[in-house]
Parts: sequence; C-alpha cells; structure tokens
Amino acid sequence: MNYDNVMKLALERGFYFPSCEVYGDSQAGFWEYGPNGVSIKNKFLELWRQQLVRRDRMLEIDGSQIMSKSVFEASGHLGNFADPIVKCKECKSTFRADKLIVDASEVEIPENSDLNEFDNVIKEKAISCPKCNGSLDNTKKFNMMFKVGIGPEEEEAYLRPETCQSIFVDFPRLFKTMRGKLPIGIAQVGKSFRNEIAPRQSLLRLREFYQAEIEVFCNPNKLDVLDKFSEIENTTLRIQNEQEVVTVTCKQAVESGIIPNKFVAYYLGLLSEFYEKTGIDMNKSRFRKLGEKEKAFYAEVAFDFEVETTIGWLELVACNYRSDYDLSSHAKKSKEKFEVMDNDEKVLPHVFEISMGIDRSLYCVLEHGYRDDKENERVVLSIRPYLAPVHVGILSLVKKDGLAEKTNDVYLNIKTKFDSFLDHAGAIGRRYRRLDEIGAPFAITIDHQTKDDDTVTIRSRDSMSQDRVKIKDLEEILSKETRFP
RNA sequence: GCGGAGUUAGUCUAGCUCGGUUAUGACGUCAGCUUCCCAAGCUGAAGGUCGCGUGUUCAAAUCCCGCACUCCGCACCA
Repeated sequence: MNYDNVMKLALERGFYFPSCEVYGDSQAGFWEYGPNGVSIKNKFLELWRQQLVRRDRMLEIDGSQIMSKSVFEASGHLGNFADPIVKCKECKSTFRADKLIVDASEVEIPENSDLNEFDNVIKEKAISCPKCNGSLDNTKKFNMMFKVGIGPEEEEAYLRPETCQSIFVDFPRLFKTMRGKLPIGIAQVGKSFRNEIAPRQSLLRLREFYQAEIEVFCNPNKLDVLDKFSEIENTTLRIQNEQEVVTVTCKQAVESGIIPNKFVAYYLGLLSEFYEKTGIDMNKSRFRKLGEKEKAFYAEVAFDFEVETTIGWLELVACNYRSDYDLSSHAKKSKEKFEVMDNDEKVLPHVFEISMGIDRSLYCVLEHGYRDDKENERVVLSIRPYLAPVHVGILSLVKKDGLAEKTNDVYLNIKTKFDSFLDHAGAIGRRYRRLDEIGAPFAITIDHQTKDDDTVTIRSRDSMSQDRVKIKDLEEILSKETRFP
C-alpha cells in the first residue's frame, strides 16, 4: 500500500515525523516537518502564491494564531463548533447526544440547542446507553477549539480553528488602506488548531495544521459580472454528479447550472489550474457539491475539492460561499462598519472562500509522485522539478585525481541559486538513488573528461538518461528546468 | 472516546509462550580501500533508557497493572 511506503519514506528521508517523539507523553495529532518536508512545503506555498494570490492580485496577510473570545462569539465557533456529547456512566462510551436521541426516540433536537433540552428528552424517554443499557450522564458540550489563558489573569482567548477569521476581522482596515475594490481576494497561510477527538493518519488529520485560505469579497448582486472569467472559461473542471464525475469547462458548468454563477466558477477554475501544476493526478480528483447536512454551519453553497489516494478520497480544499455570514456577525458584535462602496452602491460584501489544507495536499503530492521502479530497483519521487526539496545533486564520479576539488568548484558556483546537494561518498549508483528518493530532478556528475573540456554529465531523475553539457551552461539549464510554471 | 491489534537502532525484524551471561539479523549510515556512471565488492566503526511508569522477583524485552502513541473498526471530522 502506498500510504505505508510514503510514510516510511517520510520517516527515513526527513519529510515529516511525530512531534515530541522522545517523550512518552507526546500527544497524538502533532507532527513536524523535517528539512525535505519544509523545502517542499515552501515551494508548494510559493506556487500557491504565484498561481492564486499573484495571479488574481490578492492581498496576503499574516494574522495572529491566538484570537480573543469575541471573535469566536461572533463567528459562531463558540456555539456551533462544538458537539453535544453524552457519556454512559457504566461503560464510559461517548455518544453525540443529538444522534443518540434521534436513534432512540426519533425526537429531533438541533445540535446547538440548550443542553437541558437534551437531558430532558433523555429523561422523558428513558433513553439508556445503546451499548450496555447503563444510565447516561448529563449532556456536555465538547468544543473543538483550544482555549488559552492570556496573562496572569488567564483572560479567555482561543487558538484559531481556521485562519480566515483574521481576514474577516481585518477586512475594514484592509479595504480602506489597500484601496480595495470589489471583488477582492485576501489570502493567508498559517497554522490552525482543532482539538480533534481522534486524530489519525499522520498529516491527514492533525490537531495543529496548515491552512492556506483565500476569502474573496464580492458584491452579491454582481456574481455574473466578471470580465476575467474569459481567462478560465475553457478550463476543465471535474465535477461529481449524483452518480459520476463529469468533465466540463467552466463556461459549460455555469451555463448548465452545475455551478451557480461565474464568480464561483472562476475561482474553481483557478484552483483547478493550480492543482494541475502541483503534479497531483487530476484524473483522480473531483469537485463535490455538498448536501445540506454536510455543509459547514456558515456555508450557503459548498464544493469540496477531493483527491483519490490509496486510502480513499481526501478532502483537500473546502470552497464555501459564506454569504455575508461572517461580516454581518462581526459588524453586529463589534459595532464596526463592514459595508463598502462598490461604484455607487453601498454593499455588505459576500464571501467566497477557498480553504486549502496544506498538509493533506503535500501528502497527495508525495503519494501521487511516489513510484516504485522495480525494473531499476529504485524508489523515485517523480514530483514537479519546481517542487523538489533538492533541485540538483552535485557528485564527483570518484574522489581522487582532483575530481573532488573540481566538484566543489561547481557546487560553489550554484549552491546559492538552487537547492543543491554535494556528495562525494560511495558508489555513484547509490548516490543517484538517494537523490531519486527525495525527488531531486537532476544530478550533475564531474568525471575525468571534465578536467579536459569543462563539461559534466547531467542526469535526469525520471528517465535516468544523461547529457553532457558545459559547466558554464549549467545555471541556465537548471534555471529553465526548475522554474515555476 | 469505545473495541481489537501492535510498539525492540534511521527502517524492517528475531527473541516474549516457558524470566537467567554482553538483545538477533538484514537494510541503511559513517570511515577507509576499490571503482571513469546507476543500490557491486572488501575492511572497520558508530548507533538501543527493548514506548513510558509502576509492581512481582535474587534476576524483567519477557510476567502483572496503569498510561501514551501507532494501525484497523465504531463514533467524530465547522
């Protein structure tokens, strides 16, 4: 199974590994990126910046991870980002109170009701533990946000459960000072924190994780007025129908009504073009429109971008049309003005969000790039050259006869321009294979001929074929081959 | 959180049933030799709180108990 192979590669080659692993009290759901992981993550985010933030002239901010209580009162997370749970006094099993009650009595209680209502129904209907028939404890709320105490008085605040709240809260200032005009995208990359009950599968379900979020603010009356739509109208989207995945252009998707408007289609188009460039196999991807029950509490229309892996379909991006849910609740709570002028019209903008899970995306890049090349007895990470943690290995064929010194010279000249790895040790084939495993697209080898004519061989990772090139041309060749698209 | 299985070096693993010298092997890593191109060979070396903590015992990787983590299922996943 590829998940296990990727996991092994990650541990052996410094992509990612568990946090605090030397201590016995390390908690589940926390992982670290090692050197190769950081390198690929940085490049992935650079691609994201280029293909989304820069392309659409978005504004990027970097907000705090700890935010005050009011933010989450307004956002609804304190009330809604929690499940009502009830515990059996006998067998200690935990259940979701609302689901348990529906199953046992067919009484439907909205999940954000007062806790007494759950307890009352449980009492009235004499509901007991479905496992052991034991009696149930009082209903409690389990909020998935991490609470933190600020200062000596331990003032209540929270680690953000999604990065976007700072974008909403900062919106009035950003719009004014950055000379904003609708529609405008505001982007942010950073950590978010959720106290998951059962984190699992390394990077796929973390308690502390990276999000790259984009919130696009728009005039809700102009969702089909978008000149730049022509840029992506022929971009194809794979959209999950009731039964099957259909491939349509953005234009067709809007015309047929699969996507409600040009505005949403435009951003799904951008996202699709971005993921194409990450090297993830788009034939194993789909946009799935979420049903009423699956959607987040703030979403009006929601598409998940999902990718198929060896452990099933993974949700990489949540695309939610959040309407004015966030701005109006922050306006109400803070008493600040969030309306802006769009030409002559005063509007409270609506928001479409593209909320990307970075860790999961990176996993997919690794899994889809992982190749077990049995014929050549090697493992190859065939990822796009511009995402590779190491661009090029600089190798001496043998150490003696002055080749090591010559190799050092070549390395010295390119090490600040590319992520390069110098290696003199051991058999050449072994060194090539080590580079293959971390996805280095090129290996330059200095051999005896180099001393005569200043040429070297350059080996490409996927084909294993070699070309002989002049040392003075190396920089140009590598620039061209490792450049972002 | 529940149930099941597991945790021995960077990775994989033997040993555990039935407690007893210095914890086994492979791969990987490092140094040297060799080698003018794909995990070759030779020599040598480093690397372990046997997940953590208790208990039983003259003696615990091995037996008991507790905890943590990992994996699988259930539940959960704005």
